[in-house]
Amino acid sequence: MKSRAEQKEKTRRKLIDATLRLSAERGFATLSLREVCKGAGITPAAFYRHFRDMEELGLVLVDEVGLGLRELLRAARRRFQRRGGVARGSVETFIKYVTENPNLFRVLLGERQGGSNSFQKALHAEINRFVEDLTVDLERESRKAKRPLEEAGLAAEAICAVAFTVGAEVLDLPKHRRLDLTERIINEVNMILRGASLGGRRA
Amino acid sequence: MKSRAEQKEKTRRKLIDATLRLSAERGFATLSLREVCKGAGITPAAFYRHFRDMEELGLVLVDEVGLGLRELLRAARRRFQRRGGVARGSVETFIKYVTENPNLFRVLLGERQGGSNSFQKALHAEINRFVEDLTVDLERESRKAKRPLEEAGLAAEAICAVAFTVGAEVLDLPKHRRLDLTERIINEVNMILRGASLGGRRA
DNA sequence: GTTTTCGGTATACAAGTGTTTACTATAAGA
DNA sequence: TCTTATAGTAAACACTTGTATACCGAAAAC
Repeated sequence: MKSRAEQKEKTRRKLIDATLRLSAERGFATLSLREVCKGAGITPAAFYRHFRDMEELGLVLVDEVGLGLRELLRAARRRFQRRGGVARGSVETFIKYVTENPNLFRVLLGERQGGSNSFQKALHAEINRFVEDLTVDLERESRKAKRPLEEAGLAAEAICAVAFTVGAEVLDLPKHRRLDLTERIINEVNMILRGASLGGRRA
Repeated sequence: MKSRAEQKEKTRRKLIDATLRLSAERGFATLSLREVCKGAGITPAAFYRHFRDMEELGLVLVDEVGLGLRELLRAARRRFQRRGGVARGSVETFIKYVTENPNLFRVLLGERQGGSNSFQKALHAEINRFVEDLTVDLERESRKAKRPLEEAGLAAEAICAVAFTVGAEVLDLPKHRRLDLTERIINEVNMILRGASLGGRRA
């Protein structure tokens, strides 16, 4: 019940969870190593048994949030694809995930700025993966439906921008207003899809 | 030449500029009061002659960036409105401003997260003002052109999301790739405008 | 010309920071 | 069973943090 590796993994998770919890309030960038340790109920020195520094912890966080959400969205799009409402299904899944993992999501959105440190580079890469996923899906579906989507990449980029930007607001909203926001995003996504579906005058 | 008020304003600007400069690298949230003072070449205690704390300084920064950019964009839209390319003119102006005031812009984008502190509230309000401005413009133009825009508000929100999200990338790009990015944003904005211009099946 | 006001410095403080070192308890390996 | 490896603690380090106090010099007010 307390195999060594098992126990280590447990306190590793305590560190990650504490970071998630704390970074929800003040943002990951402002967290101190000691603060996280206190939140996890651990001595500062023990931190180094798990991570080299806060930056390394940050990278793990990015992976965590990225993997989960991306897989979820893929599944959502597959499920809804052949029932018309690609947008509705994906957006609803997205919002659900965001509201269920607010802390994880805050990290993902929080510090995407400045090309400097590796944390932000990882974040950027993660977000780009969403765009690529969506691009592939949009191209596939548009071919199948014989409703050609011009510039699927542009559409995907725009859709992700809207989802992440407007979607972030859901975190600070009382529950009863979340549905409205979801509908708004769905409409905006559909708007982009319409705009993309008939080819613009300038390629 | 050194009237008191005059001199005070001068060091006030030194503080603001130092903050802008420093926050470009690591983000405003991680800046310490002392650090800013060192950057401005003054004593920590002198800081309090100008601002109560870093938060108050932050609010001033938000105002600064918001005012400048908003006015600029208004002018740009007025200028280009009756020449077809609303999108092109506005986006180009926007990108130009961003590349000319990278630090200011980084602050504007950097810490828009978490509804908690007043800094972020101010930032959010500032961005909303962009959306409102654009909404009004879109409605006016669509009425004039007899090409009704349905849900101008949604379109404006989506356009701002795209501009701010994708536009942020320009900061970390070498000069020769900036034009590409600008074109990409223009296309995406036009995409949204097309999607908005013919009324969707679901209102 | 004298006094007042005030933007600035110098200094001190308690508290928090990242990191290192020596040590302990106990699971894993022989 | 004895030894080794290791996840954890405790304590110390040099340093930075925000803030308060006393003070200085010169512009402003009288």
